[in-house]
Amino acid sequence: MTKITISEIARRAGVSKTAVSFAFNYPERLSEETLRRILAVADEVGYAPDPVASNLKTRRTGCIGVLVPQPIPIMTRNPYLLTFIEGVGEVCHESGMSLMLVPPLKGNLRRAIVRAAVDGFLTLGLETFRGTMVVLQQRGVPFVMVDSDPTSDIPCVNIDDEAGAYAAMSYALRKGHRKIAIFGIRSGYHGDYHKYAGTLQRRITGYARALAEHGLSLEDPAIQLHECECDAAGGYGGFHALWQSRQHPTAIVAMADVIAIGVMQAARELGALIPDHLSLVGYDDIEASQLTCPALTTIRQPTVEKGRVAAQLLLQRIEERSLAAEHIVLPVELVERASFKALDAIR
Amino acid sequence: MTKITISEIARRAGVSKTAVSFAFNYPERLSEETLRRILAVADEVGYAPDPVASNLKTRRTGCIGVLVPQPIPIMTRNPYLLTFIEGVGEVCHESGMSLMLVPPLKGNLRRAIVRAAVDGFLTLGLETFRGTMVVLQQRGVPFVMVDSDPTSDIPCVNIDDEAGAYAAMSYALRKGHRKIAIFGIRSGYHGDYHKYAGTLQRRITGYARALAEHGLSLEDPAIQLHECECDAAGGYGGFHALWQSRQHPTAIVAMADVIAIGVMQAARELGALIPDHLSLVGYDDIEASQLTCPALTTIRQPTVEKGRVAAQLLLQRIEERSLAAEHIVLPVELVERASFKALDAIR
DNA sequence: TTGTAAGCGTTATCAT
DNA sequence: ATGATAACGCTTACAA
Repeated sequence: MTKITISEIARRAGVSKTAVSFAFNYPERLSEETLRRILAVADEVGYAPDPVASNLKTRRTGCIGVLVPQPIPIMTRNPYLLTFIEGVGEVCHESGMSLMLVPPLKGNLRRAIVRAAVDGFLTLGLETFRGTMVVLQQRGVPFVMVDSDPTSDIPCVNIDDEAGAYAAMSYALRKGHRKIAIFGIRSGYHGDYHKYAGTLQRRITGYARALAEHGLSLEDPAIQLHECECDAAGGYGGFHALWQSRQHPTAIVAMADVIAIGVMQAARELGALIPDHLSLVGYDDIEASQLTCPALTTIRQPTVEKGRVAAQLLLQRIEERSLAAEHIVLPVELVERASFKALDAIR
Repeated sequence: MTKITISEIARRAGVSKTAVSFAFNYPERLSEETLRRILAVADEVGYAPDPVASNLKTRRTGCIGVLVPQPIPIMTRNPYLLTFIEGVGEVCHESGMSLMLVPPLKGNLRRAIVRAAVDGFLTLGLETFRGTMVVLQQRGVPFVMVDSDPTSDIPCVNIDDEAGAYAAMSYALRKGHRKIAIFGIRSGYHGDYHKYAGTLQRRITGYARALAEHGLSLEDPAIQLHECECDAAGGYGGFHALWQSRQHPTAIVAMADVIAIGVMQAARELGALIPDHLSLVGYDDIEASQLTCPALTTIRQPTVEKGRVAAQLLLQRIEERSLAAEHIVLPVELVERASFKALDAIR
């Protein structure tokens, strides 16, 4: 059974290809009689225009790509991303677009970019100095960066990472803690934070600023930075490693709630009571953070809004309604819950 | 600036279009010298083959579509789906495919199906008697159904819904509960469970079977069925409504963990202590269910595996390695945690 | 209101 | 090893 095409429908209905095309795209241009006949034939044989051919001709796919830096099965382990996609999805829903997840193809993001049939990209945590930026420019479709370093010509949506990190660390210090472990997101630089860029860099800067205000620094032996995979297993493994060492911090500042949740699970197993033996503050405020015991103190970021804003910006570019390279920074906020206690409330 | 095409590269490199195409698709067929020159020119001007044109010619998109029955921003409110996608993502990752979320287009799933440029679909919770099935058949790409009623010619992946529901209800009854509320997933039939199909129907059957073994039925006034939206807000709102009425059940059997989590939040607000005043059992075993206080007793389904199996089946069909309409049923298992207590342990 | 015909940018067949 | 040329299935000026 060979594929039925527009020509076949035209032949059977005794009209031209144009008429058949009109029947699907501009039905009002056809006489009722003709329209009805064409649709009847199409319906009978189950014809619908081939979307790929249509995409080629119209130069539109009706799909936006979300460029995720990691394979899908890894990315899905951080619910933060699902929430981001919720925001993107709102805009897709309103504008009738669909959404494609574009992970690296055989470890290669570039191949994925050139092969993805989309009208534009949203990039997540892309490091701007990498070649990926260039590939995206060459690819010729608009894109909006999220969680990156803003550049002059590309729209960019961020949260105030530095302020959030400052708020978390400053809170820990004000509560009297001086032995603090930072559970960071794996960077690829093995803890060499001087090489950080983008989100990680801004957060480290925020931590450092808060520490400096208390006469401390990231180099201080009482302040430890542990990088871990950005999922619960990462925090879980990281805490196991930490607790085996001699150095027990009194507080942990995590760069992601999923990591903090992994820490909680490990802490429970190892008999470290939160918040009595150990205080914990996360970052993101994912839904699950309200559910943990104790509920997780964290830095809330407006994740849905971030997705919505980024998608709107992208859509404007796709529809050429705007070419402005806006740089948007969304606010964050400390949410006090039960996982963090003042040091002197314990001693 | 006009778009650069393969012809332009061919002209600049002084070769034919064929050679340029080979440079990207079969580099080994070209002499080193020619290959190098073509790639150099392409690199210089930032050319890469247009994916849509390539898709049209090869009749392949390298993308599989996940047909979600609801708009993306609604679907994302159930983490179960993210976990399912994790499984699908594993297969995508191995096979170099990407993944497209295909929600209804302007409320219309049919339009979404005919417009999506994908090599195949995974359908989620599709009701087989609906026209959607026919549209999918006509669309001409393979598809695999998940959480539906198996039909003779289409591969289908399910969990043992009936056994899971039976296990949950039977557990509640064995624990001595007789006033039980079922928090079901919104069906579109306003609680008229005789009209249920697919997953919902099988679950209701399981509940009914357990009830029957204890001389009860779904018609019994002590057994109430409440349908709610399948997210935390649904369970939250549903419990508020329930608790206002005179009829306070001693146990709640929920069809989804997200619903159960919403119930927990509402119960806390209304002073109904779980499990002392009220026992609760969910369905799915999402990650968050280990985190709640108390941890949620639930029916675990192998969600990641479900995604993986379904995607593998689809891939086999896409690559024409198999045409078998396999019907796979994955097992479920009761996970006892802290949210459920025997009635006499309380009284 | 409908038809003719020229692309869209590739890949694939068949030559040379 | 490379080139000419015909598809792939559709949309869209322009013409009638």
